[in-house]
Amino acid sequence: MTSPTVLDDRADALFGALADRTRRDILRRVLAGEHSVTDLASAYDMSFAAVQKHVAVLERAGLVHKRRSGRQQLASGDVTAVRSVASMLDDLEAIWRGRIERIDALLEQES
Amino acid sequence: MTSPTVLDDRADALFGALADRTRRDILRRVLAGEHSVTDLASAYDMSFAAVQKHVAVLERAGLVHKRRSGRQQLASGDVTAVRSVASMLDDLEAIWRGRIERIDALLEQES
DNA sequence: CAAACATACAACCAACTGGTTTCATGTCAA
DNA sequence: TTGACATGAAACCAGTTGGTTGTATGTTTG
Repeated sequence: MTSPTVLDDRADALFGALADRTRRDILRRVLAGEHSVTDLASAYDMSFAAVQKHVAVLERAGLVHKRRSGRQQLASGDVTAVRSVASMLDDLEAIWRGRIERIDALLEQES
Repeated sequence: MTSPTVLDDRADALFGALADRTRRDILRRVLAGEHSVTDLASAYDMSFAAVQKHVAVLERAGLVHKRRSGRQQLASGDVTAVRSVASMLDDLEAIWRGRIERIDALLEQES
């Protein structure tokens, strides 16, 4: 079994990567279609290196993958990683639902 | 209309709050039921002040709300905030779906 | 009222983050 | 093969974060 800290590392990386508006914007673009790093960089008012680092953060989190095409690196978004984040939120929602059920059971008992 | 940077601020706060394992754990506990800050703090190997700051971060992001009960502050998780994060991920998924549809249309055209 | 308890807040510190500039490497095209 | 282009990576800096300790404030209880 994968130890909980490894899962936590993954969750840290995923939420951390999403906790920056530039990275969320990059992710939107590469989910819509492949883009080279220079292509992406041209869209933002910051250095190429800064954008390249953002892409690297997204890649380390598994939200983006790159494939080489000539001298370009084409990045595209990984929707399964997005879904894995959604499933973590579903788990939270399930915990909450359990609480509500327990409350309902109590109210039932009282009446 | 709410300007995009305000929405981005909110998204930054939400993802940022979730990007820490201690805070995710606190959130799980308070989604399952109300807990005082000291109660929460007793569960972790760090100072009370550290845990109190984590709760404050969650509260600023709107993931947790507190109500006073005597000398205690009872924190509980806000499932609607969790859902608002899930809906951001749904938006990402929708962007991706659009890309796939465009690809399918192209393939259709070719055949 | 006094003592104990629950919380909040401030000051401080080390580590991390998001940006910069500069340099190195790899690939294409003339 | 040389020059231009695309990327990666290092060194650096300011601001933020996650932790600490200490102090102040409000609330309950004896």
